[in-house]
Amino acid sequence: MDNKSKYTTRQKKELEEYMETIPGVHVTAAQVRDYFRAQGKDIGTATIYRQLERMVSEGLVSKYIIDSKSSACFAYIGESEHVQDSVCFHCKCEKCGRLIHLHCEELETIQEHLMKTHRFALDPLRTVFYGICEDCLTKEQDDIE
Amino acid sequence: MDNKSKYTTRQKKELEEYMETIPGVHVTAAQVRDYFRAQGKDIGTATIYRQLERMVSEGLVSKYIIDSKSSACFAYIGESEHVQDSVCFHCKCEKCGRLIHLHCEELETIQEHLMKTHRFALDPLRTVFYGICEDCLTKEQDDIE
DNA sequence: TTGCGTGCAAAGGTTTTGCATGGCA
DNA sequence: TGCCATGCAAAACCTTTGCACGCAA
Repeated sequence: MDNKSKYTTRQKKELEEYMETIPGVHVTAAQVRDYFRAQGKDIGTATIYRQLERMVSEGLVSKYIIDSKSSACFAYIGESEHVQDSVCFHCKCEKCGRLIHLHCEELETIQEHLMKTHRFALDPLRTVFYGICEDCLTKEQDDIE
Repeated sequence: MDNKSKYTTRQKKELEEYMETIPGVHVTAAQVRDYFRAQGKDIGTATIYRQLERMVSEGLVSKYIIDSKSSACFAYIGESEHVQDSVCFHCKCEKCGRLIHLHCEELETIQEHLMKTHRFALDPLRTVFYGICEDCLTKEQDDIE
């Protein structure tokens, strides 16, 4: 897909509006399709994939791949984060699935480091840090104790 | 699969021996299959998946899922490398799809920072940095000029 | 001999693609 | 009207699974 949206179609509008209502929530393409199906507003699977992928490339949505058995997840992250001086990094908890947004200057130095030392232009909108969040770390400790 | 290996078969032995010879190198199941095929020592695809998955569960091998378009990668990490001092980070080029491995101390400080400041336990095995690699950056510049 | 591991082929599932049609500008 | 977006169905893939057979112990 060419990643440029020239026309405003019913499907594009409804998909964007839906994603905006659930910021930070991760959904699969199938879940999105079923959501609209339940409302009697069917949107073709191919269109859902194409539109979500477009939103990913525009930085409105993040894409997560948890494992090869399950399907990819998408989550709305919003336009406020397009601003250059406030890059947003995303952390995804592997335990509870929570999506954490970080505005952190120190993390921005990673970008510089990767660029200067490794000649790699990091794309923060696409990059997701996987790991375990604070709450789940605490729970793990409780389990051990 | 039950993840317990009771018998030592030709396939299991050859697979383990091969993976041990390429520590840190990422290979797909298909690449492994082709490697053995080229040697005239065919191993069935199912067996390769089953054995690799067993090694993953035993901690001998790591599994990486880069994106939903390409297949999963496996890399031998061995028993000695559970040690912290040789963490491997991954960069994936969004243009050419190349996967770059980085052993970088400065990147390891990210882990510490995320842990100390944000209480997030980064999992370097799962995290992939997306962006544009050196070669593709150069090509982009050429295109503009 | 026992029963685990293998290989084949088929299934299962997600995501992509070709092409005719529909709909926005 | 011109052309992009959609939807359908098929294709393309990767990975898993069922089952009979082979082989290690």
